[in-house]
Amino acid sequence: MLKLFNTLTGRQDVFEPIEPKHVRMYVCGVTVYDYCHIGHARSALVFDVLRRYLEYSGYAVTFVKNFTDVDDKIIKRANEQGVSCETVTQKFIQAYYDDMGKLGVRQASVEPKATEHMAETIELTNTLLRKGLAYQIEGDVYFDVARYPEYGTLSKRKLEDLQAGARVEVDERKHHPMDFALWKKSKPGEPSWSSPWGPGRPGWHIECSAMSIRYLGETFDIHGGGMDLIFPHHENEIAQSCGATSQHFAKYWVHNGFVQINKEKMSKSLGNFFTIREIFAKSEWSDAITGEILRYFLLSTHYHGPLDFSDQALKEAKSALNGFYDLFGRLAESEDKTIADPDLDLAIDRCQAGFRAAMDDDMNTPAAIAALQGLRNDVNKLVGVGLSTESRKLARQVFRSLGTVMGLFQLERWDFNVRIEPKPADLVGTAFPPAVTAAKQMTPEEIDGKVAERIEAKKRKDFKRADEIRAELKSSGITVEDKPDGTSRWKR
RNA sequence: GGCGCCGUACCCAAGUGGUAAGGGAGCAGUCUGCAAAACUGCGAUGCAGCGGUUCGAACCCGCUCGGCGCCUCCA
Repeated sequence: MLKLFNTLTGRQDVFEPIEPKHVRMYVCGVTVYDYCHIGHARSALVFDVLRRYLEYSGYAVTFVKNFTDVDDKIIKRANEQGVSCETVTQKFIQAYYDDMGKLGVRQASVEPKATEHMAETIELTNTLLRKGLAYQIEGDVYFDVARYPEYGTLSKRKLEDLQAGARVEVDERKHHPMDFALWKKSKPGEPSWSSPWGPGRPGWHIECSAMSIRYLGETFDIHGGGMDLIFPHHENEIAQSCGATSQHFAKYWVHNGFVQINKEKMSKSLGNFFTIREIFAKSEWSDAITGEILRYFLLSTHYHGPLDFSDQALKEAKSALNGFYDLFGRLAESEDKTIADPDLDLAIDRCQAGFRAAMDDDMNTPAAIAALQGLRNDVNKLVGVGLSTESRKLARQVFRSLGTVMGLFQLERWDFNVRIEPKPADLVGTAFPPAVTAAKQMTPEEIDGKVAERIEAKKRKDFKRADEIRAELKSSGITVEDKPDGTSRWKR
């Protein structure tokens, strides 16, 4: 029984979808005017995992995630670079897919763009005008917050409080300082669509109402996004949507916490952000491994709390994953002992129960990871006692299937995918300080040759030569492990 | 001024009334030609501080200290 912290009610609520076995969820995507940073990665990943867990739990999930592709910042960026808004948005939508793809974030069922839903946006605005919840001034249309008594329910704010703290210059024409634009008259050179109020473009909040209603209906299950969207974005979405439809909007509101640098929010203005592509470029590991490290790191803290990004945190995630992949390597070897096979079933049951309980508890990924660590420990012990080849495959399969929910443990081999090509000099030694310079990296074939040579040396009892080879490999970042049967395995 | 979050071992991090998960790092041991991995053991008499409620509190209440976020575009 899944429980989710619901911002709307301020507590954990038992999740019950409106339609049995079908979940409809909407998540606010990104405004495509720049590259995504780790904070965007966290948000995308949190809802990717929620979606995966709902599917794992047997629900069909209709997942809608939008692109905001008309916005002041996009216009500004386009003007700075002397290109069209489409050029900007296309570039960063592609970059989004590249980056999120490397992170293993699955695409949503529908990924609508604001610019492709003008008809719905205009219709919704019209409805709000007709119902007297909005007013028109010189080609602009504003939502009239004073006419919507429930305003502030989500963010637990009162209009009076907001007024007292308002720091922005207030447009004198507005009825109330908190009234927000549904439709903005376009200035010359700006993107523009014809409307009953003249040429213009939608306000920021209305697109999400229009697109969520379009694809999920007037009432749906889950609406998600970063904490910073609670006010004003989501508050305004509720006002517009409920105002227009007179129906409930989203039932559960889920918000993820921020990624921080040294306890401060990662943000453009502070200049303390890392883009996703920057992390991948600086990593000494292959994209597949780097992606898994980032996922492990981002999921090692509960989604609701803050998460501090650092080199050390990434290293710890890497070390923790090494333990799993070391075990997977042992499991890949054949054996016909069956002594511990019955115990394996017990260990698997325990892990699955723990995993499910953790995820049901407001998607507690750190506790879910702890359950997987528990199974790692159990299986390591059982392998020592003796597991059949079939049981070894089963154990690996359990890690793979539970790992699917979090996007972990899907790689065949952890160590064969190390990046060989050299990195640009200015990228070395930052996010992932390389243990070995690119020049000293060896190919798997070269390593296999060295390992074979060392085994020959060992057979001759030439331990001096064997140790030399081991040291040589070590300097290239290769660790050789001798097995009891005289053969060896290696890893990076 | 209003609203809200956080403070758990060297580091990261679960736990929100029943006597401190897990990971990383470290130390010791078993195993090993040596290593690595794995396993075993050690490690917070205490959960920012001070009071209070309770048979019992990291968890509830109050106050204090410290850090942060939102109220303006922001995942």
